[in-house]
Amino acid sequence: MVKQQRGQATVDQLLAAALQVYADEGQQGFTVTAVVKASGVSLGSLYHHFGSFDGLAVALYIRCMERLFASLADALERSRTARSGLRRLVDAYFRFTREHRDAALFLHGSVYAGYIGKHAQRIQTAKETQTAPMVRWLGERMRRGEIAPLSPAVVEIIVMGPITEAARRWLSSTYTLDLAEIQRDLPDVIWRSLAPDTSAGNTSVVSQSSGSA
Amino acid sequence: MVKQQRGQATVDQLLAAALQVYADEGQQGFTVTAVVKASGVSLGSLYHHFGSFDGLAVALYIRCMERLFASLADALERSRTARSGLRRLVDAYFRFTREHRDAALFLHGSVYAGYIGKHAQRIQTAKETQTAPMVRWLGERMRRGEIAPLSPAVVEIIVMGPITEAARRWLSSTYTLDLAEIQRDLPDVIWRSLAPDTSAGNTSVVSQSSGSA
DNA sequence: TGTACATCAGTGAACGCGCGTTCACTGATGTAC
DNA sequence: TGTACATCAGTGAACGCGCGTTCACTGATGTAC
Repeated sequence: MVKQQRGQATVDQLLAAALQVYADEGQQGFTVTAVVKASGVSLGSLYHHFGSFDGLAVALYIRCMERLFASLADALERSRTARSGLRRLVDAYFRFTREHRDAALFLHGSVYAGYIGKHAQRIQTAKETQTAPMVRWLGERMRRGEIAPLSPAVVEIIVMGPITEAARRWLSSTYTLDLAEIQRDLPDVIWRSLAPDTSAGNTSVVSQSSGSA
Repeated sequence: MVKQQRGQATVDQLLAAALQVYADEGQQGFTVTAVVKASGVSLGSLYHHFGSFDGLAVALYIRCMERLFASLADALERSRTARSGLRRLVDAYFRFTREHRDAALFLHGSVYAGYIGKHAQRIQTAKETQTAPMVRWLGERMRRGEIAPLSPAVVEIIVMGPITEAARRWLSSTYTLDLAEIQRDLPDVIWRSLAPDTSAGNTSVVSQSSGSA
């Protein structure tokens, strides 16, 4: 006897309730008591499956991260050129933010939370596995000269920085941000930073086609 | 009798201790008990000055924000052109992050904390006051055509996004980020997004001088 | 096919601890005359 | 210059509440023979 499927259902109920509680009550309302009450599952059952409340939080974080990265990776895989990949990446990130507001909020809000710091190793490993396809995708385009010769760290920051900043502002509701406008304009603006320099005689293998969506 | 100066000293002691506790113990170790113990000030005194623990947290947040924005605004005021302003802004932000790591951590970590949400109005007002000079500075350069005709929201996101993303990664210690390299390269890369299009006959009032640092 | 058994899943009362807050009080500081 | 008084500043014991966790237990599910 290894596992029972009703266990998975309980786990799902708990994680869904946890996300709900976090969205409704915020960081300081995110407690075992509240999650148990919202889930309808018993306290003992929570501890049976997650060992601790931190354990539940980490599991939820990883699950949300998986879903986000899955849709981002998918967006890239569907794209041939670096430029269209960027456009699709931005679209995918904002679509996720809109359609899974709770998950996006939890991801952004957890960055400096205790449970993340304590299980940093586990999370880091999961993150690397999930971002591997994206790193590979990007590496190929850089090698082909579709992107200006920048360090990978700079590329990551210049791409993800504006995207996450926009999402954060949209989520925080302190700002009133027109996300649709940002979504429309951002890819081209970011692209100006990434595009290889075409003014010099340095066009190498660039611009095979303008196959952007 | 209006106020006593020894009160200010107590307030300073409490805020300094609070920042220390947050840096040392993290978000979940940030409690009244810990702050009182670290400060050497009595519990009653804390409540006399701040009314509540949330009150202390908000005061600390605003104080950190003031200091950050003061050095950013100063960086801009010293710069004539948009391009040199960007360079100095990046330098100032990273210098603050390095020299006031605790304050930077607290600012980044507080974004989704309860005390921010509850006092959003107060904080928003403080923020607007403090960023006003920067907004004005930027507005002038945009009017002069030193910056591509983008919406202010997009400019903010394209500038602050990469900067805060880099700072966040450097602070989180999950990443091993070469901040010096980023600091060196980022301004020019961001500038590629902001620079007005010089290839067309649309050079208007641009490039009065190349007075970058 | 039936029965015994091991393991997984789920329950809820009970625990101690430390959280944020209150309060009655003493001491210090400046003001009024 | 001295004294009475109002207000500010500081103290620490005490409070209730809800936090995360434990535990002894019952029930469900699959496995072995």
